[in-house]
Amino acid sequence: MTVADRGTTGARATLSDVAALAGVTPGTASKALNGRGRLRPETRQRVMDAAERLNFQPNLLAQSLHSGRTWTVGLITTDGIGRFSTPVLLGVEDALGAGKISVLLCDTRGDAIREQHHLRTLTARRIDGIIVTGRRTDPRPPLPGPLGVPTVYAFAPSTDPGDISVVSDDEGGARLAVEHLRDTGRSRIAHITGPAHHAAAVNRATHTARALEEAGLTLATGRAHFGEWSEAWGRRAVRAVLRTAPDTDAFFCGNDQIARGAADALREDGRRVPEDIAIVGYDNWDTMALASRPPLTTIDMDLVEVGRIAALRLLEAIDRRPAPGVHTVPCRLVVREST
Amino acid sequence: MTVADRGTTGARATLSDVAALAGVTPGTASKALNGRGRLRPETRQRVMDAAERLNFQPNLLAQSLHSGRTWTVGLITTDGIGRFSTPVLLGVEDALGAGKISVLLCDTRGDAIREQHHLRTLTARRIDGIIVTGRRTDPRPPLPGPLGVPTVYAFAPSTDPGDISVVSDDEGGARLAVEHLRDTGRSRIAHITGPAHHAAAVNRATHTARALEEAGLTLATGRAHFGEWSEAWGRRAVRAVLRTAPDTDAFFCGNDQIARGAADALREDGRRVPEDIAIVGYDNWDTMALASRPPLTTIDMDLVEVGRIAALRLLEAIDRRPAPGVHTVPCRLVVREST
DNA sequence: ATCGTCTGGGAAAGCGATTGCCCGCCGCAG
DNA sequence: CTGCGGCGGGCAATCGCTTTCCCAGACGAT
Repeated sequence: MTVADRGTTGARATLSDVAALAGVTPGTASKALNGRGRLRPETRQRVMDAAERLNFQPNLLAQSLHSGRTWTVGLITTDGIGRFSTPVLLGVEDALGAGKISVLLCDTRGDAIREQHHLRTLTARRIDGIIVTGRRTDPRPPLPGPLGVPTVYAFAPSTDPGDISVVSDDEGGARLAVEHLRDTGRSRIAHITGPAHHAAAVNRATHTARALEEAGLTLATGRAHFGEWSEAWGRRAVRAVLRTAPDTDAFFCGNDQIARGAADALREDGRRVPEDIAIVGYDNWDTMALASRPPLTTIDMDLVEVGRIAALRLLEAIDRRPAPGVHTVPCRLVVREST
Repeated sequence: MTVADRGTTGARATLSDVAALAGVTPGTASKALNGRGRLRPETRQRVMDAAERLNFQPNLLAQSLHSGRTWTVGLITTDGIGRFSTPVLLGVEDALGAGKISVLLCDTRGDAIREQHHLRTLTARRIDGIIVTGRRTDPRPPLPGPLGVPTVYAFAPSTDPGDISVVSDDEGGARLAVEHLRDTGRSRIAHITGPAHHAAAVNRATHTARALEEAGLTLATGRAHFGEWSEAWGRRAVRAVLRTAPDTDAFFCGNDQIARGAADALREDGRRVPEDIAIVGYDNWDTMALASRPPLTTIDMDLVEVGRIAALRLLEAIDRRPAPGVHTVPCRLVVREST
């Protein structure tokens, strides 16, 4: 096989091969391809033609070794790759992939040992930055050790306010729901949500109560109902609430599963949604929100955007212009037939 | 800052730093750390202590440049990161992460241009191999061009039989379902499933019919019912089937959404599941199978295992021992209350 | 004819690690 | 006292690319 064949066979041509074919030295070839140095236009063209013929692709490893930048970021997820980390990941990939940056995926399965392991391999690879995401919105302890690598926490913020975190705006989401229900004429609103030890549940409940208060209203049952993030809980809670406050005219639910359960229970009990009672969910999880009868009006956290913003903040930090603190991404109200 | 401080500050120590601290040359230090060459034990120890003190981590880029192996594989998904590619991905990550191999994530969003783009950056990084996965089980055209990189197709096989593919055993899954229904005393079994232009739907339907035939039975309505992968279709189909074949005593559904729809429709129409009619789903998608009333007996494709096997096959191929052809991974029957 | 100025491109030193080869020194035998 | 083998470790090439520095020749000006 001659050097000239490499391009077509999959064997990789090096810069030296290109240079040889163009009749220059590797240094000159490098300049030609990168638009640096002072070269006669025809020389430059000759090199580019040679590169084309050999299907030359610069070895990114060699470039990185020299420049210190790898154009790689690590994405650490603490929960397998769940319903929440997936869109975040897509947003990250979208924002970074547009440049020449690639994403290394690391799943820690919530295990600190694994996290350590991945952290070591990531730093051995001299990655440019790290994005950490999780399954819940609860703040998490920052990555251990002075790793000297720019880091951004997405979805689940770091407990250290000096770190960079990007989260969804729970307060805004709750307000969006309450305002929408008021706009559609509801005033006796109940709130059922997940476990009281989940930040997402507590935050949304708190801000729901506050938003109602500011509008001169109170929760239909006087309090939020904490339980599980499940349809079964949604069904049970709806019935419990209606026993206590039969005139309830709307349910704002902490997620779409609860909301779907609520919708099912109401239908089975002969209540019409939304005519008698309106329902608003949270998450805009399509397989729940769309499959529900009726389809759910719900709050979309826009996690893709959370991922995108996290990626942008990371790029800034890599560029030595970090913006510490917690950045929030607004939610969107998605109106469907349940209101 | 002195060299001795680097370990604690995040600045990276190089092999030369370690060597200097240990009073040897870089070459010797390398041998000491890698257990090669002939060295006095105390020298070796001195180097290791120095490495420890400086928190030395070999630069993987430099190693790769030299060895030609990057310990990196690309994972190309054609569908965002959906319900099916996620477990595959986890299996891959699990099998590879155990070694020192990392996974570069590339989402093509089903776009050929993006695929090309990712392919170029992957080869520029001199990755060791590629795993391709998709959202559907339909065979897909192989990656374009002679890329000279070992490649394995997972879940969605390549149309080229010379490629390495790892898929779930649709035939086995269908047989498992039929056998289970027969074992529990059902004999008038209907099959409702997804679109007729999906390989998964057609394959499962074909093998369901065949398995019944071998047992001397036929489909309750004489044919499989193709529609959509949705709950709504499940509800509609159940009612249509029961109008045609009122004595149907079991539904085998092409996925869990259809099965859940079936369960809902039966309950709403006053039929008892499983007493009157049994239901078997497909996918073991927990949010559907567990939330259904009653929880669904279903076929689990064990996609994590598909991912793991794909990773192992890739390692073999990287090791120049490729095993071309389509490898199938058996399904598991998960029994719950719907049968 | 001599000098200074550009222009185009070569030479070589890295980046950080690995590895084959070679060499100095030791102890031992002849 | 000389020669030889082995042990311990240094030297330098290499992977592929970038970048600084420098030099040879062309050219215009004096």
